[in-house]
Amino acid sequence: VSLFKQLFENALVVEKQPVMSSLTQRPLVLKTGVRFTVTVRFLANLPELKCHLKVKPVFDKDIEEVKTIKGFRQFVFTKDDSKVLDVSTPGGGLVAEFGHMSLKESKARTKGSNESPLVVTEELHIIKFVTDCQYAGLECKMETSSLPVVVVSATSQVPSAWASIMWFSMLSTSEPRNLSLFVDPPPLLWQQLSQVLSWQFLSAGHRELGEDQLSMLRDKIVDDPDGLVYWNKFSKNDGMWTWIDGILDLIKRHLKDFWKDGFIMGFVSKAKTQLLLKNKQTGNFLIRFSESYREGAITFSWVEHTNGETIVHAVEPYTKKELSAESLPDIIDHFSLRKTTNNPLVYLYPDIPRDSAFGRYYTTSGMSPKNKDGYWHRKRVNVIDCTTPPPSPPPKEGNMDIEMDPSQVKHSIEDTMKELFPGLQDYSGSHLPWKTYEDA
Amino acid sequence: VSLFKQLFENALVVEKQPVMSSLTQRPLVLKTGVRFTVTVRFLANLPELKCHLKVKPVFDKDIEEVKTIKGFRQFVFTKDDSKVLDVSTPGGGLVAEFGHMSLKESKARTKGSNESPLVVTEELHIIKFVTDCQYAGLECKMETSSLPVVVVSATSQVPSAWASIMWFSMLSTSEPRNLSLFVDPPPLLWQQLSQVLSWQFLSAGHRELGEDQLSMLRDKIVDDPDGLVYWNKFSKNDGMWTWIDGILDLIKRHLKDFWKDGFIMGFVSKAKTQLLLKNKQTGNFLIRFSESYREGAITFSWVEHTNGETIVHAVEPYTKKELSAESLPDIIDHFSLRKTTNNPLVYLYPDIPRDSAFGRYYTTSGMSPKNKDGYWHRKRVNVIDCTTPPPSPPPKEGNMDIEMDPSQVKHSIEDTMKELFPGLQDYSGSHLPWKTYEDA
DNA sequence: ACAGTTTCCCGTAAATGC
DNA sequence: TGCATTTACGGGAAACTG
Repeated sequence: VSLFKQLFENALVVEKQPVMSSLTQRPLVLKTGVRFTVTVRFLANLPELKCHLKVKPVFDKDIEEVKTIKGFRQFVFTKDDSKVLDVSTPGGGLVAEFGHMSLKESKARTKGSNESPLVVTEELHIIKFVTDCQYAGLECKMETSSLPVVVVSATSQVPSAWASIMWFSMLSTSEPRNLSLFVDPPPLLWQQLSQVLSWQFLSAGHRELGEDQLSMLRDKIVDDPDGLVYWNKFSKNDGMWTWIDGILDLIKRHLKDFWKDGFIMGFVSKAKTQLLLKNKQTGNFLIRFSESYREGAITFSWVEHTNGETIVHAVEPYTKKELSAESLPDIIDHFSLRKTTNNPLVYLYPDIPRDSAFGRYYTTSGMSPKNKDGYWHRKRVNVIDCTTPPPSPPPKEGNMDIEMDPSQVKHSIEDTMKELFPGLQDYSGSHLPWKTYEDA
Repeated sequence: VSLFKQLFENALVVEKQPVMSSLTQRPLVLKTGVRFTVTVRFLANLPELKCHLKVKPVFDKDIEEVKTIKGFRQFVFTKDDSKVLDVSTPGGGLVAEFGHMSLKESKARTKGSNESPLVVTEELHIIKFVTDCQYAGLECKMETSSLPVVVVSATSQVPSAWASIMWFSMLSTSEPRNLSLFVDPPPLLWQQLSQVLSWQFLSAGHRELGEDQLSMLRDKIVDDPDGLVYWNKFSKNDGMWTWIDGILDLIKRHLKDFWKDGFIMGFVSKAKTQLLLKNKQTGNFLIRFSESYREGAITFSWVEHTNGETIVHAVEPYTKKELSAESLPDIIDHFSLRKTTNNPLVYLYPDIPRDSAFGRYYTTSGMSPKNKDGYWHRKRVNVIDCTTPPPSPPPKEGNMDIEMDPSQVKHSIEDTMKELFPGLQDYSGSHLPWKTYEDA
């Protein structure tokens, strides 16, 4: 349930009179056939109402503006569709937990299913909870609504769905809710997008993007004089988001610590890399994301001064597959030219002895050469067939902790996030609202 | 459907009068909730019967001898349970294909579900197809039965299930069908078991086990003076089968070609390895399966003569995970001692230059050192921290094909298999009846 | 033919049951 | 509580469907 279990809490809102309207809920991606949980909370603590409130979930209630879109899909709940009585809980307030909800597409899409103007990950749906309360002679209908939800059928669609939810959220700060947003998606200011992208990195790796990194990304996606970013360029086939999402995935799975430490420069162009390295001494290297590998990959570039010539080398990028076999620090530690003992990576830019940055992460140093069964332990050394004379060996000098530029997290970020996501309450660094699916 | 799609063909058999009884069907492992297909064939070509035969599948019909076993599970068909009319086909004969069958456990196990005498993979079930034929005033009931089937709920149970099916089949050559076999499983002669094991390797890697290999296995499992093998020792927790199945898996996924070539000695004890290598020149090595890694792993041992002393080294075994990152030939090619260029693996036992055996499989030799984007290609070199002086470098001398002992396949195997599996007809080397689940 | 979408299912992890 | 068994579901790939 990992992906969808996150409960989003809803306040019950008296129809037309939102007396209690603190929606505390997250944007969400739901997958058909996969269980998710929703908790509905009645904000006022009126114990007298206990057992008098019956809540029922309804999918896409009263959103006719969207249901007329050609090919718009319809879904029904397959489990826990039944109403559930409210119960009082220790925390105070009346709560109902729908713990086994799951969606199934009901055929009969809106007619004209060919030439749909939206791809499925651009369809925004709504889950409402309605209650009909009769108490003390009074009768009132209440309902509360989720923020828009994207329904997908395969995990591979999640990144696109996420892009939609980000775009929607950013536009919702200025405009009223518009579920048919993507029929004609408005552009966004780079200023807005960059902030949200930065948060993704905060969420995935506990460190935002810096000015230089953002400026490199800006150069890649903004070609509008007013600094506007267009949906198609961001999200469509080979848009920037596919690439960034792959990198976020890489960070979350394999690079969390080094990213947090700030050792990964990441978004640097090749030209900038040359510029930075060419004046440093031989063996200086920096770590950057591949711009050509669409699935997200990381590589390092190092400088070599030889025969009065300066060369900046780069190794073939490492992907998810390789990083799961060996961690980046180990890869760097074991890196070698042509089966010699010479590792050209001597100083992490700028001038940090390699082992100072990575030594603490090495898994193979100090290991006994044989294991208990008498087998030799082996290391995988990544060598390249470079025939230039190798530079001098790196200084192995223990694991002194060098403080790079400490975390740049602006603490105002929390406030800004709350502005965008009114209901968000439990920001805590490890429970960010973005990309919370699949938190290892 | 890969795992269960294999259709097994059944002949309709007149009850009590098996006029047409050529059952052509394979033993099978079925997984709950996963589709499988069954084709039922009426052997006699009587076109007049067309459209008069309605066939219905029934699970565990008339096997009361088993249903009284405590905790015995019951299953029902969830799809295609409906009867299907027979139709004539080009091949001749009347055929019905049940193309979307799937099983679901029906609660209410046989009472006393605690202390079941059988684990689920020891439960043998039967699928029968019944037909009630009224034609030209005659009425006759016909039915045909599958060979026993084991029903599992997770892929991890398949190896155990397979063990049961092998054991059942081997015993069925002498005894009548006994579905409660595993309540008190009889032992088997090593002679029988060894043959079946050998076939597994033929099926997985197109090469049987040799005499020496079998004898090593025999030593591991037979401690009975009469050469009997006991079910518990073969199949239970850390029985031999878990280990062998892991190795079969390794072969099927990563070692098919080298196994077929006979370059993998595989089943050799450490003592035997010492014996074989100690008189060969430094750098001789042989490839064997790890005896201690339960999940299936492969390693190599090599001999070194130094200072008048003879040492046989062994490297930490390689598992599925490592082999999927790098092939065994590449691992061997890139193997090195302490980041020098010296690969101690020089001759494959006995005296075959390394590259003669493996050169043709190397994926990184002759590769341009840089790829089209200007990145250096890298090799993963497996080095060990051995400080003894390295032996002389290996002879790289092209890919001449050395013929080792050509395939030892006895061609009588097909006959013997037919004896064990009466209905088996399409033996073809690539469609063996064993371990046919998950043929890549 | 093809691209977008869904289904299928292995393999692993987590949950469940006894 | 531990172990045997089932359920859950990510991820990759095949199958579907207009």
